[in-house]
Amino acid sequence: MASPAVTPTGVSKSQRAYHWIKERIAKQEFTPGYRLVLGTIANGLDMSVVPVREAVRQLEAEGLVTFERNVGARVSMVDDTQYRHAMQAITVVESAATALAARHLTADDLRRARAVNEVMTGSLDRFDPRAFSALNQEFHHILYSRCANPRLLEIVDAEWARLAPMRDSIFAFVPARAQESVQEHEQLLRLIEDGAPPEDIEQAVRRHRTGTLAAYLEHEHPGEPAGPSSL
Amino acid sequence: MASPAVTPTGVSKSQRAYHWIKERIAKQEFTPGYRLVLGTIANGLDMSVVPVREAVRQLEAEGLVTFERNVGARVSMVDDTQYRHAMQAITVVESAATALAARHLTADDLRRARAVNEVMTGSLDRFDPRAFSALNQEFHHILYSRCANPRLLEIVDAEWARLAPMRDSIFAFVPARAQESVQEHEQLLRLIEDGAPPEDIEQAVRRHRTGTLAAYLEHEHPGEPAGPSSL
DNA sequence: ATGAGGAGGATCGTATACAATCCCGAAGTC
DNA sequence: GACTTCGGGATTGTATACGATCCTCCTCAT
Repeated sequence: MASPAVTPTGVSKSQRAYHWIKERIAKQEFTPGYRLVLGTIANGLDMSVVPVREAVRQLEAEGLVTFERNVGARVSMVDDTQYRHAMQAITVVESAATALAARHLTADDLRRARAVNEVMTGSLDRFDPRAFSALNQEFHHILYSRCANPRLLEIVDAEWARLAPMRDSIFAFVPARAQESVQEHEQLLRLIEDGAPPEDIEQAVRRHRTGTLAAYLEHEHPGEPAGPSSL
Repeated sequence: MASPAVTPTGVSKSQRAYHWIKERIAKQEFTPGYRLVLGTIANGLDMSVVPVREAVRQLEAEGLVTFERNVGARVSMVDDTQYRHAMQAITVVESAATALAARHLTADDLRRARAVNEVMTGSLDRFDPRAFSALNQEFHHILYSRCANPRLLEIVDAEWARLAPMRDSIFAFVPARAQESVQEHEQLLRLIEDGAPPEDIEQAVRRHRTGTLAAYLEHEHPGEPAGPSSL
């Protein structure tokens, strides 16, 4: 078995195509509405269109791209309404995951989370919304990723992937929210360190996320009542 | 355009294959572990293997089938652990959806839900686990389906689809839980009718589902402590 | 009897080929 | 000038073909 073989070893071409496209979307090189032409992608990846089609179908099932018969695939657009709904879903699931993860967090996890939050605090002066959003994401990820229920993690991660196009711009819309955010993060860390009951932790995360969402909505639709979406 | 065309009109073949397979899985004609042979399915549906492959890939992305390179696809197995995790995820999301749906429920919705629950109550004598589980599903579906957040609904429905193989057998394992279940349903209806706050409704649904899950777990692993999964 | 090895068949993975469909612009008509 | 009609090109949808891989079972040596 000395022959490493030219390429067929390892992953299938459809998998390569799948990850390649997904990464481009995540990195926002393919922005919403971007047209995914099978032939072009196939050429770029040096394969036929068949594996690319499969990859696109998988991405469609995940909601990252939308497909229209006889027309083709494009990177999914996320409008205001979808964004709101997805954020609400994330809030529900991530809060639960964080609550379940709390007692599995190590001292080092908490240290890292606090370090991230301190970087965020320090960056409030020269405020860079993209960087801040990324750190925010990292902070929360540390806190929920120890959740023993992989299914919840998958749901949260999948949902964030769908929102990748907008993810970085939340705090660009409502920079004022950043200040509150880091404070709430610190409170959350204290809560976890004190071994607060899961219900309290879940509540805290929910309020935190809901607060950010409310700030965003207030910016998008000024004057409208918050509505009964509060849970 | 008077020509109805032989078949090419309407949906694509991959869509046909997708729905065909999905329906079989839902109806449990394809049980977990069932081998999905592309060529065979393609023959049965009178098409080539290419659309079938795409369909399978989509189903894989939804978690309904598992795929192994160069080996093929089979209907996903759900072991105990996965079942527990999925049920917990459902509990979290469905409870939130039910709470959000509560104030949108019409008098007719409540009437229908109560009717279903009364059929369930009446069926407690000649207990048929499958029928009972189906009614249980219907009852809860009525209560959460008015949720204004379609994303939450999609998550719940997708999760239930994944559990289709086991769904019908829950109450077969723990028939004793059926009695409690219908009582809790009635309490839940009262809560909604009284316009209870969303938090209370969410809590009630959570406890209800958690109770059923706990009963199941107690049956599967007698004597083990419930664990900190309570939320 | 038992385990290593290999031949054969079944099935998957991908390329290529071609028909079906759609999109867009140009020509024609009122 | 605005609306309809009709190509032509681009792109998708599916079929067919064939090499690659895996699984089964059979053979054979120990």
